[in-house]
Amino acid sequence: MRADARRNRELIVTTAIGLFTEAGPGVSMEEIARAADLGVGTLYRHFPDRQALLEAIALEALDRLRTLIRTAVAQDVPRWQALGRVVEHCVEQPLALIKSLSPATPADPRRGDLEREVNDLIEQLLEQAREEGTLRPDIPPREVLGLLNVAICRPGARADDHLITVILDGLRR
Amino acid sequence: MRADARRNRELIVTTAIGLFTEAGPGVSMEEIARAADLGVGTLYRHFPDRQALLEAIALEALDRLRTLIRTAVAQDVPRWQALGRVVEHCVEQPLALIKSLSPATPADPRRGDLEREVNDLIEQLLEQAREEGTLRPDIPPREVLGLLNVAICRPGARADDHLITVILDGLRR
Amino acid sequence: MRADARRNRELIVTTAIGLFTEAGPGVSMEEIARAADLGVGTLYRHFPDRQALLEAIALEALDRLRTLIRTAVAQDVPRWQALGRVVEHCVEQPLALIKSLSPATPADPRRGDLEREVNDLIEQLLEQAREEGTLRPDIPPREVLGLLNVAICRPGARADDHLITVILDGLRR
Amino acid sequence: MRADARRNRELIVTTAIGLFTEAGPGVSMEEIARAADLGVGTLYRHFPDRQALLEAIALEALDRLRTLIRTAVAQDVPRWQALGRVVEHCVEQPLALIKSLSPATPADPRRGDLEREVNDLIEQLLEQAREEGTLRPDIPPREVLGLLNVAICRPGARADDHLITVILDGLRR
DNA sequence: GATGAATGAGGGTTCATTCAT
DNA sequence: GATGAATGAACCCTCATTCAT
Repeated sequence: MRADARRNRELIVTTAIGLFTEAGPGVSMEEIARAADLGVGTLYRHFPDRQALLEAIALEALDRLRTLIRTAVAQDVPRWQALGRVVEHCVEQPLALIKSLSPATPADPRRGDLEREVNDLIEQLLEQAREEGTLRPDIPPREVLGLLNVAICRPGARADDHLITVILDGLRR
Repeated sequence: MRADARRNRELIVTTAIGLFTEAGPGVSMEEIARAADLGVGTLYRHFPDRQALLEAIALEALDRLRTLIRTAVAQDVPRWQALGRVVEHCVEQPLALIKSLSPATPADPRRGDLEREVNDLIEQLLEQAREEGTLRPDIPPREVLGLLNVAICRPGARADDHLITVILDGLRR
Repeated sequence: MRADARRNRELIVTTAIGLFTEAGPGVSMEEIARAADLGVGTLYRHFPDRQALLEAIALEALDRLRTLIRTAVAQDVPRWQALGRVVEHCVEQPLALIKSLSPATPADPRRGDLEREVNDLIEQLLEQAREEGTLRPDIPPREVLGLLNVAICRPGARADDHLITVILDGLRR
Repeated sequence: MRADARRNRELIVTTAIGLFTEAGPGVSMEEIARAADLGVGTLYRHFPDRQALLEAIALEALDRLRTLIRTAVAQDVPRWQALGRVVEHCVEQPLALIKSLSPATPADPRRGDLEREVNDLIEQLLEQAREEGTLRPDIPPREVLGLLNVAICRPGARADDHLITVILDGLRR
């Protein structure tokens, strides 16, 4: 792939993430193209249709998420603190997009893989936190994930958000 | 306003709430009209544009919410329990619509009034709960409202939801 | 169906037939709408998509064709003469459209029926002509149909066309 | 012109003829380029626009046609038989393209020349056939050409086609 | 000279909204 | 007052054509 093409591809994804974050999922392809200072045709050369662009955004977000969790899991700190860091970093990412934009059934197989991997990493962390005795045991890991998701993937979420404080406190044994 | 006109108006709002709840915010005016067994023209006679219908839905939801909170506030039970009941009842209402559909700036002045009234009622309840010593004091009432909002106004929320449990636990002193 | 709607529906079909006849199958929906002095939306209210309009045109053409053949078949004249009349009348119809526009597989079941009926009528006429001894017997009826089709359904066909004379002469015993 | 450039030019024309024959006139420039294993840019270097490519295809077809007729005319056989051979060979060529693709007004002057030359050759042959007494005299040569064109330039034409038999029989005195 | 990325006008289609019946 | 037909701006997408690499 040519250098300028790669640059444009990334420019499109970045621009699209920005617009979706600002203006919601109703943003048109035309607007994305204009914001990236490109023609619509260029968008469609990189992503055969709107769905494909959303898919790419989801992949990008999941990839960032994975890196983030891996780092946290690998740190030599109490698990509860590691969990806190994951959450903190998450809200700085445009993860809201994963939920709001991506379709239920991943067309790209890589997405399924990434989702599974991210889930596994998180569940591993949660399991460790439970063994450590800091996470309340009466809520299944899969649900904890959902809770954090809600806290994080919501317009206007910020790391010092009270909702996040409250949820973390509520999750503590 | 004639009796049948009022009936049609209510039919439209109810039908629209149903459709939006089932099928998300993308439902078209035509679909709403068809589901209510009316012509689009009739719909537009009652609501000059789509915005106005959404506004009406928000008003309806806020009105139900007000009734609900008033009842809870008036009951002779510990404040924490009253708060729990408000939350429980809320999730049984299609309140998700208030957030997802209504625009930031209320066009109808009655909506501003209702929102203020609902807020006041809730804050009053929260204040009492704090005095009672059951609500943690480090989070301002306005924010508590926001938290509950998130917990409640989210696709798939149910009264026995873990997120709600966790948030309520997290809010407890 | 309201009177004005029916009128518009017919106007659209007529206009479309005219444009397709003049300018070939590349005519856009926009152009058809403009030529009929209507908005595109109106086209799409009457015909859910381009295919449906083409289908309707094919139906219209087949219907005219059927009437025409029935009349000829019923006349008390030698079969060869009846056949000549069918051909003459055909070229005055926009039948070229049936071939050039309609898709291979008829979506509307009525179209299949009409096609079968028209074919049966023609084959009946051909059979009679053969018994009469005027039609050469070495070409199967189905093919005769094809031949006439080619002669008729071709841009610029006219009743006094030499191609038609030649084909009819060539078909004569 | 360099040898490889000439080769590419011919490759493009051949590929395009193949694709148009298989898939109709809707084939895109991109598809043609890909099928020829070239970039679109290369295609456009040889043909400034789509029209020019079609023109080149027409020229190619006319050229093949000329050779073919010349051979037939030069043969020492009855003129009627020579005519039959021309027709037979024609249907083995992708001549359908000449009609369906090429515009009414030839942009390239060479095309006008070729067309005139081909016409002259055919008319000469027809004139001889008429003198020989095998061709019916009541149809002007120019029209005979048209008739044969229709018979030949039609999707699915084959040498042993009944339409061709019928037309030849119809043309015989 | 070859390549394929970028461009943008144009095509099919939808849907909020207006207006004749 | 109810109805649903008409309207046209806006959306997604394609493809002939241009131009940077």
